[in-house]
Amino acid sequence: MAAIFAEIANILEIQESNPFRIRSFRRAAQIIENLSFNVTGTIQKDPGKLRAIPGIGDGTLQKIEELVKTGTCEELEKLKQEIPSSLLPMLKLQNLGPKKISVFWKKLNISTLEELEKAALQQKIRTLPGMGEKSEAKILKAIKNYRQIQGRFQLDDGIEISTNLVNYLKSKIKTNRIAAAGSVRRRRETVGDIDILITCKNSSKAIQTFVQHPDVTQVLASGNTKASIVLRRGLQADLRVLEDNSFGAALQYFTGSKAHNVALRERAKRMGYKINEYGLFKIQDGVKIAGAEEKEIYHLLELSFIPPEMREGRGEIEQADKQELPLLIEQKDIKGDLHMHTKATDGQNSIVEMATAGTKFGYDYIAITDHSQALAMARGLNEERLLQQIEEIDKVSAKIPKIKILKGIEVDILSGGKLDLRDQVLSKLDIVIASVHSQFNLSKMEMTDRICRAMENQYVNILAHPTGRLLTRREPYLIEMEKIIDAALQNRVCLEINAHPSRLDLSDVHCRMAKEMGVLLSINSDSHNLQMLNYMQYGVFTARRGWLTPNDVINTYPFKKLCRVLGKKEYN
DNA sequence: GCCGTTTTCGGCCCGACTGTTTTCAGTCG
Repeated sequence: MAAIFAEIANILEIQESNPFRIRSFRRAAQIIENLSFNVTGTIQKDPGKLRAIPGIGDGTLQKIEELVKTGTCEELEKLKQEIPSSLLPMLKLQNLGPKKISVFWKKLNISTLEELEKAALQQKIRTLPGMGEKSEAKILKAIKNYRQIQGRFQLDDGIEISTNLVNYLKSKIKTNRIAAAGSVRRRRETVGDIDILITCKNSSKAIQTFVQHPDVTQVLASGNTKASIVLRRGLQADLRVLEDNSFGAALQYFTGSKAHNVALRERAKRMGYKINEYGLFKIQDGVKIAGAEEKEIYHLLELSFIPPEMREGRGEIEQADKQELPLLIEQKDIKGDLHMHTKATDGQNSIVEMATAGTKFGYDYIAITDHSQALAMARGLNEERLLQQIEEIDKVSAKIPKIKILKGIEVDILSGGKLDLRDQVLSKLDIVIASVHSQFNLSKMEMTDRICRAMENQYVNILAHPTGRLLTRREPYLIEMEKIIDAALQNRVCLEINAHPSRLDLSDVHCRMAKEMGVLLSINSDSHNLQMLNYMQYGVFTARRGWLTPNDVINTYPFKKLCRVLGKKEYN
């Protein structure tokens, strides 16, 4: 549904329709994408709930209703008749927007990427007003870049690359303050580019140093205060050079998201202020009243400080206005890790090694949860080997009393929702994690039923990585998340946030959905070796983006309380 | 298309960089 509204916006843009109407469609698309409830169900039960969201008006509501009822949208179908659909992908080319595309189409009858390339090669572009030789070269470059498109990167890569850039600049430039902003700071599951902010008296030296980084393959722009580069790995990075007294304002501005910033600037305007990357100004006399520190901006706008992870334009400003933001979970709240593998299956370390490492993280407990027999390629445990492992855990526990070691399993959900081990065996364990590792291409209904049935088993405590997605590599399998969450609630099953940076499943939006429906979560590293225990932080980031507090996450609980939840004696 | 402590009509977030101009339009974030 979000994609349909975005497509309407794109077509209207090429048609040079009213820009504010276009923005409204864009905004509607973004709102729908970020909703923490199911649109189809809500529009039938309680359309007022949607209409009450700022940015959703009568027109959008009507189109949503139409889409739910008929599956199509008359306006979009009409618009599609008016321009060739092959124009739309051209919007993705760098430095090419709706205006130019429209001109190419109308004046040179260009309607595909290939025709555009040909026209540039034949030097026809320069015949148009406002176009020259450089325009042609830029178009050809943009087409080349588009064809080797890199897409988005995992958060862990984004953090690594931005940290390296920050350290590189720190080592070469005299600076008071330097930080990575953007989606890296918001800890989004994937990042599209890197934004670095730096304060420096010698602005041109900072820019020069940046564009001369050894990994630069392309300089997209390089001005007095701003530069954009492409790094060897295909990731774009931007640098902004600032004065000390603007650093906080710039940090706010470039941390975004766009939706959050637009809402914040609208609020500022209503209050008689103007915000930009240099500070907060009074409109009346233009006097700057904040800029050095980010927290001043929120304070002067009469909002409680909004953590970067929440800045997605998902209602956080309204909550901050009422001083009712949730107190988000932090890494230090985590008291244990409930999902990890050992050498017995596809892990690389022993139980002793994992437990010892757990004590170094300051954990009170861990759970050993190796794979079950169906996962043959991981040498999954059958009943006999699982019983042996239980005995071994008892022995290790006696040796390392500092940490509680729960006996567990990550049991496969077979087709039809049956579990891979008998109840009789599962009953001997402290913790049972269920997950799907096979037959990914079932229909939405079949997959949902399969998972819901598995959760009905009385011994299942946690459903692991429910959508099976691998970020930037594998799409999630089709499931109806609302039904899964509801089944979890009915059966007192917790949902896992798999902290592996290529999974992060549940997603932030689904975390919030689960919380709102009253389901508990667990953040697990799914470690297959000692280093992977560090992944816990990414799970915490996602939980924070899903507005979770320690209370929503069972592995922040003291051991006794955790046991009551796992025994299904207590839930919420 | 959306919205209202100035408005049901008339506004709607803000600035940097580039290439083409000779004061600015288009694009981007």
